[in-house]
Amino acid sequence: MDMPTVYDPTAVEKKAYQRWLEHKSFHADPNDNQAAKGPFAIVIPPPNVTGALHMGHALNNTIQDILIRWRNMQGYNSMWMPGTDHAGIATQTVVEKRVLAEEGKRRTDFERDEFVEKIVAWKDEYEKRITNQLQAMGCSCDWDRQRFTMDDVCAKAVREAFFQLFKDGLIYRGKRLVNWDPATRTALADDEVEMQDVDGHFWYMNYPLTEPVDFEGKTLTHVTVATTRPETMLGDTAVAINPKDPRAAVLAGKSVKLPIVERIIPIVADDYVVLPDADSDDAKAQFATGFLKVTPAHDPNDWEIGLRHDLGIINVMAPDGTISNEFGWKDQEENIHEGATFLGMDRYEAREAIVCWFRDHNLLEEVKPYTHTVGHSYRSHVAIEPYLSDQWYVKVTDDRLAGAALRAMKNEQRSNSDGCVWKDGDSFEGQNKDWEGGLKFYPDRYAKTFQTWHENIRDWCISRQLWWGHRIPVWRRPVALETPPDNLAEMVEVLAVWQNEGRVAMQYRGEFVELAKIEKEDLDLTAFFVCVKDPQGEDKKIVKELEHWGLEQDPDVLDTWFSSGLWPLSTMGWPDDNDVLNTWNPSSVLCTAREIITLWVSRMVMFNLYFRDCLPFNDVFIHAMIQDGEGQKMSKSLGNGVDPLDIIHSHGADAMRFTLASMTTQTQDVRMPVDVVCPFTDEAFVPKMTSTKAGHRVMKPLQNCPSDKEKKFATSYGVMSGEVTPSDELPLARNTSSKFDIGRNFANKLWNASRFAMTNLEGAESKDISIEDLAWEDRWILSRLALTAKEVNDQLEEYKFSEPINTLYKFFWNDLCDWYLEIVKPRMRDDDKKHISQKVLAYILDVTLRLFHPFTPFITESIFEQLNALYPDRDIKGLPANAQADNLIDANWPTDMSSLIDAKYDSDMELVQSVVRTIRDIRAHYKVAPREPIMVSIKSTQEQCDILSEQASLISHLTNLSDFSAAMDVSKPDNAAVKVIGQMDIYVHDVVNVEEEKKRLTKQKEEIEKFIANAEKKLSNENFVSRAKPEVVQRERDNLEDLKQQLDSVNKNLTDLG
RNA sequence: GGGCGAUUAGCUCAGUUGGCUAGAGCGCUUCCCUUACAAGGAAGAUGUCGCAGGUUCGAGUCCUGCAUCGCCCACCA
Repeated sequence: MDMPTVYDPTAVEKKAYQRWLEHKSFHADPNDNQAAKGPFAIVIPPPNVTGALHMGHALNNTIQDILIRWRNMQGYNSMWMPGTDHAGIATQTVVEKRVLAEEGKRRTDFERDEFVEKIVAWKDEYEKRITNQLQAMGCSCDWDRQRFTMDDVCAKAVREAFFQLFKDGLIYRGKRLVNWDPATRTALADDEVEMQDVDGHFWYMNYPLTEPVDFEGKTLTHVTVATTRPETMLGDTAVAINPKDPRAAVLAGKSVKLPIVERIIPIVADDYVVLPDADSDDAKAQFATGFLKVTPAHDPNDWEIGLRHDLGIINVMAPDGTISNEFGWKDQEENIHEGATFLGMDRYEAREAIVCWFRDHNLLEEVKPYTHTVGHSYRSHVAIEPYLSDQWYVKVTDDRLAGAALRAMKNEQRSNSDGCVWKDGDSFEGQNKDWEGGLKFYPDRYAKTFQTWHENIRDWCISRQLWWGHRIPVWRRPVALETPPDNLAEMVEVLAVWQNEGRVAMQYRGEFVELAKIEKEDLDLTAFFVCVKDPQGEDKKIVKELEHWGLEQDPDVLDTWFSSGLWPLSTMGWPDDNDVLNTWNPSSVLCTAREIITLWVSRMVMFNLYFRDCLPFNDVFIHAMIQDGEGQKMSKSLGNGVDPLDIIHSHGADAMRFTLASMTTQTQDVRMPVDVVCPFTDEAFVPKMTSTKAGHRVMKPLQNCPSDKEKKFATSYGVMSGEVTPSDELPLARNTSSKFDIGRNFANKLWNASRFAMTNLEGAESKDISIEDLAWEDRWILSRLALTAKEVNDQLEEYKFSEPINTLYKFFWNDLCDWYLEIVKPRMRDDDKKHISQKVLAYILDVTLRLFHPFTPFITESIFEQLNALYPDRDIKGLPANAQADNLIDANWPTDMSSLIDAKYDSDMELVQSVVRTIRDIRAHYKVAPREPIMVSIKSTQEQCDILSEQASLISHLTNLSDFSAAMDVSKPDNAAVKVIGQMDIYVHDVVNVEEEKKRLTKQKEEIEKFIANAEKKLSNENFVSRAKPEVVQRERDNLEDLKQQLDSVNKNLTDLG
């Protein structure tokens, strides 16, 4: 046996992981007929290749690994699909930054392919790093199946999905306002927009009515609009008023003459407009005039209003944010009048100029200061410009997508909200698909997020103006041709053939093409879209032809979530029909954080239902978000992430997993203060207290972070004064947190308890024994173990993680180590009987290791290996048997032990424990050295005395007694200390100090009296007696009776003291 | 603005359908290097359960309001 006294994770972890890889323990075969319980699968939430993983990922993956290992041991054919996500814009951006920093070049200085190569290099680097991190954590992913959202397999699924949706009319091209960064001239994703509070103004501007209107006896000549963005007025195409506004009756349908450009625009009635109300809490109502200028090309809400009222769309800006009439300002043929003055001005220049113009023309009613939040580019930090452009959409509002997702929800988790458009007609009760009502969220509350999202869903814009991602497989003309190509007729005919063959799908002006009906000469190629099914493979020649005809592939790429949404399909080889897909899709559970319920979970559900007519997973477990010490979300962009490798370095992987599991309660946030920044490197000499047989303290090097106790000790020896020279190769500091001490302490305890067992098993002969041979304490610990195993299993079934780890921890530390191992020590020295306690110990250790394995795989695997080597046959006749296994990861989950649970052992043991604790307490109180034997006698009921007498030697051993007796008629020796526990009087002889004893007893007396008063108050309350549950009342009565007896006893003992 | 959550010991957190004389780990106090473990053992101290009301025989737990903090979604009148 080779077990150092201090557990060293580094030595164990690498070896164990290597062993698992060699044994192919992570690999699952879809045709595995050994797995009796059927398939179990998890697809990993693919981490972005933008950077290394942080503690949030560590938590996420620890949870998944626990589930996979547990189910695998239970006999499921379990498979954990690993992989990474290309994370479109985020990755492109980090690479752009790196290239700018390292080479001083911008993306646009490169060809597209050239730059994408640089991103691929980055991706390779981080994919490798992420894989290393996951392996260091112990993740039992099926690495043979590792995928990347842009690899060939996934790309095929993406193209197939796009083609099908396109063909089915669920993808369309439409206009949308994107988040435009005028400085870098790119569109940004919503999450790349930073909200900043800006001190701005409300400008109140008058727009003259084309003809005066009488209202309540007054003649109105103009309306006043309030805006924070006067410069966009050049693109106004309407003024809106709320239909409930009294003025709407006379004004709606009238028109105004827009100043400067003199455009005649209508006044429309729209609910969106806020009614003015000076007393309102709503800032908008306070500032509102009731009239809203409508600029569909420059404001998302105005865009919506424009759609509702069929308004014109006038874009008055160039991509660089200057006023321009070259990008959709189409009314210039009517003369833009004074608008020309502002052409070429920057948007802020134009703002001032236009305000001046209004002031000069007496049309500026008022200016009020106003603070509001404005989106800014996280890259250039300039204000985002909502900019009109053509984009691709998925029509998720279709019932086949969002409606299906809603129907998939577990019925009891779905609330009946009125706003749900899909509830019309048939109710959810009428289930006709087997996946309906199958999707369940843990904890429940997240079902609501999912439901609300789908009930209010808007079509999903899937195109991104990026270089990094899946190219959109659509060919079209970017710019209209001067004259139609002369071979157009030929093209249309050939396309018709391909369409019939199912190789292409076409849309023209938003409609499906019936080629025969198209007037070929009029075909506008810019509105003609050809989607190719497999452009990289089978349909290469089609692409060639299309390009020959002057069509080009859409330069945009797909939103990252499009490929992520296909993850459970693409990783398993969809669209090819295959065993992997048929075995593990639907997968069993998805583990993720709540922030991506809408972005990711929703899309996976919709896609899997649509493409495969089944759920991607049945359960969704939403775990906590890890925050730093200030309560901020841990994220890469904030730079507050802690690398799991740092924790593994300082505490070990099992310790990290242990702590993470114990933090996983139902709460939605957990804080992880980085309260120790460990200044030590691998070469550093950190003192470690340890003891030798000679009783001297020595210091030895330790690679880990010191505990607080060690630091205290080391400081007192002057070692921590910072004279340590850090190594050049290693980082100066590693972030870690004393939160993980509990895990490390646990690992060390498990290591040493096992070491104790091994010491006693080394060279032991394994004889056959049966349950009848077992001692009382053996039955007790087996009962405890059986109960623990049952609870752990039940808790895991409900996706509880802190509860099972705590249950196990308590069993292991409090029952097994604190009591059982101490009890069993003398038996290990008894040559006649030690083979029994050896075998029981081996059995218990075996089961304990199996139960801990999903949580702390490395250390348990290592100990299991040593246990196998020393003592392979651990079966006891009459006890549930567990199959031998070479590796714990492949071993079976403990067989049901419920038959061993017996509350009598527990209650008897509790009695023994209370006696032992009391004796120790008195010993400590009277400062009797632990080595000095003492005498104890106990007066109690016959029943209790019988139990105690049976365990006399055990009690004596645990408290170092020279003599012990328990009987009904024991009287108190004169100089004995006494403690009353329930019906027992415990006398510890020859230690008494009368004054001290009086103090102790008086204190106890006061306590009891307090409780009695409490109980009596309750019981004298008529209402309590009559209304509380009878068993509660009875319990209170029994309790009072006990207390009174105790009080009598205490009083008597006090009197005896004189 | 809409939604979700948190507030319990000095710190980080448990506390399941109301029955609580409110728990754990760390830290703190006292003693102990006893041959598994000082990353340990034995014993001990520590709480107006954010505030204010309400329901109830009974509230840390349920309801209402308030305060503070956090997250998600939406939003440049």
